[in-house]
Amino acid sequence: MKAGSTVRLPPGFRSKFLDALTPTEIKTVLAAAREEPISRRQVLQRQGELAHRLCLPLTGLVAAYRLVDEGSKLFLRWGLPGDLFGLSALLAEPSTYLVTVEAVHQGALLTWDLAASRMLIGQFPNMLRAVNSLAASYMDDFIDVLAVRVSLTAPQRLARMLVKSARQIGRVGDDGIKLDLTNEQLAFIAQVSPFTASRQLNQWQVRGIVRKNRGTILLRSLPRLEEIAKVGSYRP
Amino acid sequence: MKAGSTVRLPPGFRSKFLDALTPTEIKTVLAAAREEPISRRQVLQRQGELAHRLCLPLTGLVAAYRLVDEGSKLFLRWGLPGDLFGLSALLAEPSTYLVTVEAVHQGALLTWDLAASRMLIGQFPNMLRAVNSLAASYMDDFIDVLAVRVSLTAPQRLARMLVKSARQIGRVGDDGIKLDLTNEQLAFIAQVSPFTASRQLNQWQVRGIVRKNRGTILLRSLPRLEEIAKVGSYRP
DNA sequence: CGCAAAGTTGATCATAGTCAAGTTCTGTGG
DNA sequence: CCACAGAACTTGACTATGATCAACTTTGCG
Repeated sequence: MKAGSTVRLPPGFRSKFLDALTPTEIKTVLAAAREEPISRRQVLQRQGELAHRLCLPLTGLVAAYRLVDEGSKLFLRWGLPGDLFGLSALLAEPSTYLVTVEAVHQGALLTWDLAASRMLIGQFPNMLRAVNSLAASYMDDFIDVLAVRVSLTAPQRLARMLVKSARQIGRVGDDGIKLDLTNEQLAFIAQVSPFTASRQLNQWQVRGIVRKNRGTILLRSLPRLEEIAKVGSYRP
Repeated sequence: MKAGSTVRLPPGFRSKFLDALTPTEIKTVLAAAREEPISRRQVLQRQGELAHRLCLPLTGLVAAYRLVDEGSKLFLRWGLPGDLFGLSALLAEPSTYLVTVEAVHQGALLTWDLAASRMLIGQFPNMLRAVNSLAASYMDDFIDVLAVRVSLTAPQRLARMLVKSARQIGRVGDDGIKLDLTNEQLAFIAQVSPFTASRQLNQWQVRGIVRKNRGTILLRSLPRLEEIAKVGSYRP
């Protein structure tokens, strides 16, 4: 697709970013965008790379993480459709991406290159305000990830990420909320070893709180998970 | 002191924030500031409180941390003279402080209330750019705190914080770099128990890397600490 | 001199990571 | 339709780390 072509927003699409703009602004902003497909595991921006574009996923799921000492990945947050990222591209001086963003599922993406995003940000003070507010909420999120990691036990982190992911990427079924996550992915986002994740999920399955299938987790009782995530350690 | 009175910047004062402004802008910005003293342990902003002012320490030392589950504090970064904080006050919608900031040493502070900071930010696009760039570097810092906490051992974190603090608050002496930190404070910023900090410092003292006095730590060999902070775990 | 803050030391313990050696699942090609 | 490769997951044994607690000593200040 090329800039200027009509961008069709997917049905049910909501974006905190676009919501902060007026209809006229939205029209201009969308007109300046370029749409492109994203495939699974595709890296959309790499931490440390020169920030060269602003991105807005339309469909699919991406993950933002930081690489630590060549190898291990540190999950920071999901990027859902409507979540603007690559904000570093909007800074005055050329700067680098703070985190790596990688597609977890395939989907589609709107992008604005440096010229376009600079132009828009200069033209619409509204957009600048929206972006600053977004940046603040991301910062809050990141600090929270740290707080969670430091102050919660492994089972609590798992429960918490299940609850959080349920809200973000859960599909409501008749017998609970279904998450398309492998043990390994859950372990990754909860900052736990895959073995710990496996053991804990089994225990919860025995207790009837979740049900497991290869690649998916069915949450049968959100309240009980929320309870575990909140207070004192889990009791075996 | 009241707004409009002449603000005297302390000798040797440097500020990334002010450096990004033109002399004329600096003049206007300083004229709109209010100066006030800060005493030890004074809380300058509280996480969750409605952001009502922007702050710039002139002298002294402050610490930014987050409170987790009523009680424990999670250190995020030092605030040195020249470090602007309370950026939440600049957001378009009323919003709350993301972190708590508390004075570690006494000193003095410039503040701008909501009206003043809104006025300045509207008047000087330059200031907005500077603030965004600051926000980005804070965000980077915070993510880094997380990465460090997750991927380094306790002795590595201690070594790292000693090195980092040396650069920020160290006083160069003839026999090394002196830090005014109690064991407890070091433990706090390195996210380690005071006992672990004590034990580790003793070990390093025996090895001649540091020397301890009540309330101060003398770093005798920065390179060796940097080495410890970097690669594999410590060897006893 | 006395008292509180700062620091020490040893014993103990819970957490959760690591590793090895499995089992189960699922999609693919013969 | 079945076999099979490889991914996903399990399970148990082991272990390092570092927190916690209690009891103690040292330091510096008024």
